[in-house]
Amino acid sequence: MEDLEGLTAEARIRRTALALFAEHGYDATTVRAIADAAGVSPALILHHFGSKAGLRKSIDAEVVKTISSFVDDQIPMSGTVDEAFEAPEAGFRELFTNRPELGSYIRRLFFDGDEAGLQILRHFMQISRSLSSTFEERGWVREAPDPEMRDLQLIIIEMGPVLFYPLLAAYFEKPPLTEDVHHRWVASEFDVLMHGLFTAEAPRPDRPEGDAG
Amino acid sequence: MEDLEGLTAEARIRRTALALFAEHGYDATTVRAIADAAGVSPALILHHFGSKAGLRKSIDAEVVKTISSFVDDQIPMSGTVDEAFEAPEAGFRELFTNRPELGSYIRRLFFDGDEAGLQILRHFMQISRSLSSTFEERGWVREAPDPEMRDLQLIIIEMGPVLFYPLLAAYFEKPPLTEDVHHRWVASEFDVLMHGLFTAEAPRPDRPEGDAG
DNA sequence: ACAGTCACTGAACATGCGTTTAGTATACTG
DNA sequence: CAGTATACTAAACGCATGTTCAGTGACTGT
Repeated sequence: MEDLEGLTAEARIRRTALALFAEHGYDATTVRAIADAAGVSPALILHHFGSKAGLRKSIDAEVVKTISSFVDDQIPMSGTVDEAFEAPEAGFRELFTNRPELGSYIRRLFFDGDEAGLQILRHFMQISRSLSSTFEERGWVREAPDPEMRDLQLIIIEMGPVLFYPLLAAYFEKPPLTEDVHHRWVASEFDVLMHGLFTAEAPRPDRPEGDAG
Repeated sequence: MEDLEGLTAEARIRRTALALFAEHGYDATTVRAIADAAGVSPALILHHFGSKAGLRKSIDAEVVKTISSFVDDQIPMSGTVDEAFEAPEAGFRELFTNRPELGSYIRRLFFDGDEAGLQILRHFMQISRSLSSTFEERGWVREAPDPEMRDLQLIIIEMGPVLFYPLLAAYFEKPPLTEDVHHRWVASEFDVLMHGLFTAEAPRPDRPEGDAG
């Protein structure tokens, strides 16, 4: 699988399980498969983690911690334009390119909405809120009628290539984090964020504050 | 489960399996569970569909057909503003409110990117392309530098409450297709689509056509 | 009336699952 | 040096799974 030498058995189990859960999902990954790939016996996994569910819980926590501290390090919350826009974007792509298991794992956490996924989303929302208000103060972004919703939708679009990785890979016939596809993604996103979608001529009756159908 | 009287056994199996696959996923749904809920023996399911995989294939096809023809009926492709913007939106919400299994099923298809999900996405893209170019001709929307990407991202955002149903339900502590949450979603979306995110003061160096980091 | 198809079932089969148990070797602790 | 905790394994247990098999009853065309 990769460089598993020189690690303790527990670390090897952890690393292997993360990769297999990410690739095939929790249900489809058997304790025996993890044990084989990690070069240990199935019983050792239960010795260290109590149960398969315990292993998952432990790895969920590890992923939440990893991704949260990465985001904290990555988003500078101050400074120049490059730091504000480009660095985090490039950092994200780099992280998920170097460690694709992390992307797949988070995709699954977001998908079924359980506790760990919710924690990550809340952390992202926190960061996003800070960024948004910083930029609003600088006059770089418009103030939102519903800042929470706007941030939420920005996060979802920004993470699109991660959250819809298999679908987009099938659609484009290449991984969506490939440089050219990802560049198209970001460019298109920013085109709309810069100029909007609709023209002034677009008749859009009382939508922004009226009631929905 | 619901009104299963008066249906043939095969139809009952189909309906029950769709609901259970949608709720728990394919792997976590056993043939015996479907049989129990449909009031038949496990063997009958295999008699009609050959295997569990055959049942899935059959239901995948049914869902693709259902959702595609619904979209075809729903999107008018002509006419007034209401028809163009509001009717499809309300129709979508109505469909997924009345038949939540459909939403969950599509969510899973999109998530793991297999054939059926890809077919639905392609159909959506086709419709979206038609709509976009119609509106561009009328001068209601700006021409896109990358129309395919823009349509793709619009679809993802538009379907957000369906595609991230469990996560958003946990985040908001109520289902995202609840009228008020869904209204906030749409209103926020259209706010950005109308006016963009960034102001003219935002320094955004050569992003739209330059190269990405 | 008879042969044949069709919808349908109960019981079993083989397999793979998470987990338990009993045990071994190694290393620390008094 | 005895004693105990720790890392680890082989083997088995009990159970749930998808699937098969042999058979039953009802309808259908001749």
